[in-house]
Amino acid sequence: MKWGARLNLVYSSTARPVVFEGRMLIRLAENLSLYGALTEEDRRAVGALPAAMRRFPAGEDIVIEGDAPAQCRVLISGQAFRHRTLPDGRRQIMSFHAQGEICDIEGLLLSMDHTVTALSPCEVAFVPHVALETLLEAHPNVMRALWRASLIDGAIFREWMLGMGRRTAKARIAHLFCEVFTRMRMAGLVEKNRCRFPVTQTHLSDALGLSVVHTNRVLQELRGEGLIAFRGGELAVLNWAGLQAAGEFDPSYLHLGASRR
Amino acid sequence: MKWGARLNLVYSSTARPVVFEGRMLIRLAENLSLYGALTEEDRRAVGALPAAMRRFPAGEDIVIEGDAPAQCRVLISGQAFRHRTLPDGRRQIMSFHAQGEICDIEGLLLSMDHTVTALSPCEVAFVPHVALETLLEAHPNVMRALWRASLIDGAIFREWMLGMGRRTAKARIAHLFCEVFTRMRMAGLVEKNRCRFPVTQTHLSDALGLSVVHTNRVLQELRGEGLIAFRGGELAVLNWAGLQAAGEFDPSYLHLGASRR
DNA sequence: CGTGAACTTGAGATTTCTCAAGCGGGGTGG
DNA sequence: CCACCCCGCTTGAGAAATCTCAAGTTCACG
Repeated sequence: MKWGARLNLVYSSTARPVVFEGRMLIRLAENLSLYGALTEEDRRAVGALPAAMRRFPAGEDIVIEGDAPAQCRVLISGQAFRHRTLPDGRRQIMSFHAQGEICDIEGLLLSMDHTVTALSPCEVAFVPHVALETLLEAHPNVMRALWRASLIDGAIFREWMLGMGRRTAKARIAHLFCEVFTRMRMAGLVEKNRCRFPVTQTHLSDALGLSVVHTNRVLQELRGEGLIAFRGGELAVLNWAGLQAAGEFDPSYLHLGASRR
Repeated sequence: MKWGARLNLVYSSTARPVVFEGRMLIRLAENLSLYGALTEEDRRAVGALPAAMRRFPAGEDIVIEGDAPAQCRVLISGQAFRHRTLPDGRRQIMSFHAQGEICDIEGLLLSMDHTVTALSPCEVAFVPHVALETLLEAHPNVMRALWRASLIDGAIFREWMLGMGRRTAKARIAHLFCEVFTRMRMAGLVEKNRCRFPVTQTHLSDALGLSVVHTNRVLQELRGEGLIAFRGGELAVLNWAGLQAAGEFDPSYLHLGASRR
């Protein structure tokens, strides 16, 4: 009740947070385990963090540029993306996120310099910063995992920079599909050769720095070459080797292996 | 002697590390203070980290993609840049760094996915990871400052992404100059309206995702409009308001204000 | 059955690139 | 001390990638 009431006040008059017993945050603990070794006790503590839940329909903003949030938002289900949109409408999408990820961890130490928006309907757990702070002090492994996750985010940004600066439209699109597919697989969200990726071609073009028209034509090429199928918010990889080659994709920048220490 | 000998072995047969008494690392402590509140004791501990020093001539690599370093490299003097270069020569520069910064902090938790190269002759202090790790455990403020610095790095990458995806060549160049100038001023490296920025036009184009030819022409425009002078490795801002407007530069993404907590 | 969002297609306009060549200054070997 | 050379800068001109504008199509949904 305590956190729920607080969130209700702080966040929005329309928010109807529901306190629940931390079951959901197991997802966060599992996700963090991918980034650094956690003890059973670390995971238990993460799972037991106080949290209030809120649903966001697709297209709704979860955090807005300029906010100085007092909670971390953990994606329990659904997908979201970060972006910055300039006054005249130009938009750059910076990253895509799936369940288990904290979509505004920067907000713990910085004010938000970008907006996070729901791509599909999302369940989001709000974890008060104070509670997280307390946990981090007692559980340095968790802090280290979060830091490492931030560093990997940075590595992904660098890879996107390389793409936008030095790769053709076709390679960029193929590369993005490879990345999304790989990360979704890591998160256990790939079935057979397909995964949910509910973006429009406009989203794609804004993520890649292209116009919609050009994105559309290149997409047709990729389909025509039998590399992918992409319809109805679902991505199917029909020829992984070919797609990887087209995108010059080398997953090492994702640092999927175990933590260095 | 201990660290010196170790570094000598680990690093390179041509390295001639010299142990010195931590005076230099004051620079690091000062730099970290920009990212998070440190106590006098925190700063003292950072300044007292064991370190071996090595000089790198301009153009020499300081850490190489694929390395799994056992030390952090702190830039004591000089400037460096991170980049990734593809087999066929395409290169993307990811960031520029000045004195006081750790140029391979990722290396503490990840293997290097990019190379760091000296832009001008550099003095680099090598701090063993084990020593830093020990310090971080005892000084959570320092860990928090480093984490926050990583997050700000990420914010800068996002801003570059926005530029490469959605800004014209002219705005991109102007924006980069604004950013460099602002960060150099924060580091106390601006005199009057000028600062050292020893990059060639090739460096600029690789940082911005442009061809050298086009970079050259746009640079002439900026000069022609009286916004900047850029020669001999030195950048002079002649019309800050104009440059800022041309680059759509808003420094909030640099998070120069105090830490949120 | 009407509507709007997302997707497609066509075609001309721009930005930016590539290739090619000339210039200029600093550094090096003779 | 001079000549030469290399790197970085500059310029010209045609080529390519990508963009913008404009309109038509499809499909899910009310």
